[in-house]
Amino acid sequence: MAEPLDLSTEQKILEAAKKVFIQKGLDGARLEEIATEAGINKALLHYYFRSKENLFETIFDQMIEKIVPNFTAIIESNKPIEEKIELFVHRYIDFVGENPQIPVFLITEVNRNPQRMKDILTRTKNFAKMQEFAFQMITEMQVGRIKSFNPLHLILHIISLCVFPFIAKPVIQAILQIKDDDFTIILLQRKEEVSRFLHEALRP
Amino acid sequence: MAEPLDLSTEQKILEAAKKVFIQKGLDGARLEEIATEAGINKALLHYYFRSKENLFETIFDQMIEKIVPNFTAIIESNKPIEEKIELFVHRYIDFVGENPQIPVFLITEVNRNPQRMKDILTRTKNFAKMQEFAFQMITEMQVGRIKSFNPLHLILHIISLCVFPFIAKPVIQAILQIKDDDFTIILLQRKEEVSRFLHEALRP
DNA sequence: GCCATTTTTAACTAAAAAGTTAAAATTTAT
DNA sequence: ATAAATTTTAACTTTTTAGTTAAAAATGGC
Repeated sequence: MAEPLDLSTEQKILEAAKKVFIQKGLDGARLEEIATEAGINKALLHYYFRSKENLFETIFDQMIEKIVPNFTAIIESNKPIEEKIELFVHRYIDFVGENPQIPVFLITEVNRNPQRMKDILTRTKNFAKMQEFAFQMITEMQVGRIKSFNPLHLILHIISLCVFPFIAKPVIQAILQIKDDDFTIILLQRKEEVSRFLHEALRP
Repeated sequence: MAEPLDLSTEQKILEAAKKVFIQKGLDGARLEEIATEAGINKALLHYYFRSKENLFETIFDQMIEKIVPNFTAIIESNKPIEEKIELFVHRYIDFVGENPQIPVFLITEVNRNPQRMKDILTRTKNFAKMQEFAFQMITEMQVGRIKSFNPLHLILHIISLCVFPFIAKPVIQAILQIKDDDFTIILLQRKEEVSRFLHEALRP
């Protein structure tokens, strides 16, 4: 009798599925392609995961659980707000730079089915504690350490500056007629550019 | 003999197709659904447009041609850079607020097929003249009217701040547990919030 | 009323994809 | 070695969808 099966095959399937789902989306992905990408066949895919939907949910859940800690770790640390923001910017742009397709994927699929995201967050009970972050902002604004802004909007500003250029890469490239290599260089500069821009905006 | 056919039917189909393509994407959209949405049947769809791809391209092209003028009009006007930026922010957030699904749609489909975007821009020869905008930025930075930044990154900052929260709406809502109505209010505030934030960052 | 055009009806075909299965072959642990 | 687990092979069924068609019906201008 077996219980653990072979983890490495399951892993190969998950890697392949992730790649194909990210590239093609839930609707565009083909089980054949996932199987080929994993170096196996459709029958074995069925042996491990029973359906496309099942496979997709596994991938989606894993992705969410990989992202959330990026937020919480920094927010919960004991540092002044400007340092937290800079840390956040650096870590977040690093993460997005290493996984540039994840945000597009998430936004596309969550737009298509918002319930899925809500379900996962309720299931894992793994919320980013943004309220604490906002409270700290308000406190430091009142003391005059940073300029006063609506904290919720400030959070939106920060995330926007970090993520958007990665998401809109092909659109921006087409409009501005920038080649692949040049755009990669620009994206690498963003950590410093965004940090400095936020610093200037926040100086009291 | 006929030439003009009935414009209103063609229009009904285009409206329906736009709605369904935006909601479901190219892969997820069903011709049946588009026909039903337009209040007609599949055969008539085939009578007007010959294929799904053909219909999609028509929609896509129209969308691009609706967006581009938003950029060019402001950029080509004769105003100091800070005013242009404020105008841009206002008009752009207005546009995205009225058409909140267009950016997600574009980003999704262009990511899936970057060539399409390039083709259309070459075909329509309707480029946004961002270079002029960047040159004006540099000039005013040197004169000391606004703080110095890398102009390309500044453009990315501006677009990011305007568009991202609309694109990521369902993701952000799920993470921050904000209800639909509350988030709509937040988005309405962004015109002023982004304007002020940019003003603070740019003050010399 | 007649004609051209538009629209519906009601099929159908062809293709693609998901899901399923049984049996054989292979691998692995004991 | 052998028994259990994994993997392949090679089908097959079912479902879904795009694309097509022909004929009838409805519409609208002249």
